[in-house]
Amino acid sequence: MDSSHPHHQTLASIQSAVYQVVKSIPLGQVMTYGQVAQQAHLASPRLVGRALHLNPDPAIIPCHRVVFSNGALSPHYAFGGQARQHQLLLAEGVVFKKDKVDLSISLL
DNA sequence: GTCCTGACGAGTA
DNA sequence: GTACTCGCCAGGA
Repeated sequence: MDSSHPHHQTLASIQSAVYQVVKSIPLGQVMTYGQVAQQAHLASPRLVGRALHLNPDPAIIPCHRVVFSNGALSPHYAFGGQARQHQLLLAEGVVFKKDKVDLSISLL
């Protein structure tokens, strides 16, 4: 096969890998987009964002537990917006400093 | 084929 | 601390 050419992953396979990782994040904890990308074997964290935007069921796949590398929340959370994501995390006991998650406490 | 767009991250000034 | 690049890579126009 053409091993010199990088694998072209389908969006479906990316979604599958990302959702599997995100479902493993415990309640009350968070992972960064970069961490999810690494565990899902994706080269770019942006693919994680793409997959999460297409989350078929946020009740099963807790995409609100994925945050920026500095603890900030994406302004593009697709199921109620940034404020909704903040609310969900607070309800789980995630600690915030200012408007960012305190990663020294809640980062998986 | 090219160009632009994203739920990002690391580096630099 | 902020602002600005650049790299990343699948999709869509």
